[in-house]
Amino acid sequence: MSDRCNFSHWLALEGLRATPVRLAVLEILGEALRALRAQEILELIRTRRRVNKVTVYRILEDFTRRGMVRKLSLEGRVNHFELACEHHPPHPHFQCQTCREVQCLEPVALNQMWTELRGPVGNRADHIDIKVEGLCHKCRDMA
Amino acid sequence: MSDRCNFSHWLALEGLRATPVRLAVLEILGEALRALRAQEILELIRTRRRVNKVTVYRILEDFTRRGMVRKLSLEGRVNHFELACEHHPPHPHFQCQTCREVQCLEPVALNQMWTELRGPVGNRADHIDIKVEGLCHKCRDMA
DNA sequence: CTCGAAAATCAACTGAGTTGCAAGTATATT
DNA sequence: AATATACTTGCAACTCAGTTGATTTTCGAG
Repeated sequence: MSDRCNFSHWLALEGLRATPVRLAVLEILGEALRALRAQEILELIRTRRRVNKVTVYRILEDFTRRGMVRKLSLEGRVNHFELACEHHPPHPHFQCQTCREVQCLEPVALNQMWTELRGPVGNRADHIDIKVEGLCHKCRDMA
Repeated sequence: MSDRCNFSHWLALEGLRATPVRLAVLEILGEALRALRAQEILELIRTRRRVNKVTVYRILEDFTRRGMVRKLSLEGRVNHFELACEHHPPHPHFQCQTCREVQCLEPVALNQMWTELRGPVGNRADHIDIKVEGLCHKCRDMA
């Protein structure tokens, strides 16, 4: 997953150049154990190289449009991102209401809910997003 | 639901004064068939009376903390709100990726998913939020 | 080499939501 | 009623993640 060659190949398949910033974004997301905020990604790339935030935002937006990463709309107008590859299938998330950190939960069987959730006839359902809110064990210990 | 007396009583129970702006927020949310953006609520109140946006934001934040309304974190950093009373139990939502409008879906049996979704031991799960993204019938017809 | 497209940069902007403080209004106390 | 107190609203300035447009740099094909 953190294999640079895979990412280069992936980018080639998308018709994108394997630039250092694109590779860094994919590597960082591939090594992350949780969904990352755009700013976290930016800061992590900046430990390696000088980069403008606009570049990272534009790359994340492009990857999202292509379905290479998933953008999570969580509490507090800060987007989180995670890699969307066969190793990271769609799954529910947990967000702590105190520290705002995001954890990945195990994928649950969504198929049986799918038809039930389809909603008003005529709507086309593309994606299902499940979020659990609460208090993580770290913040629970503090309180 | 759009009964002013109910809302006054509800506010009294919360130890809040039944001011015109608070009542207007509750009435508007009570009559809405879908979750509303803060700005929509603001504009609807302004058809009745002069009000500062800060007042509405503060009331919505206060109501959310008290559990009187639910704040939905959807796509784009704009919050949506809906009334949280016995007539509007928690339920999944559908959001159109094109027009961004939000529809309410039927509540599904969440209890069997609850334990499965609880996630890492030690986390306290307070709330589950299910969102379906796709294309609503209106936008589908246009395309 | 060099030309055109893709990629990155810069600075300035956007806009939903927030903050601090002043002014107004209701409720309680004397 | 008069005063004190707490609650509510308004105003203006601010925050900050994210965006836009124009310009410069880099890369790869011919």
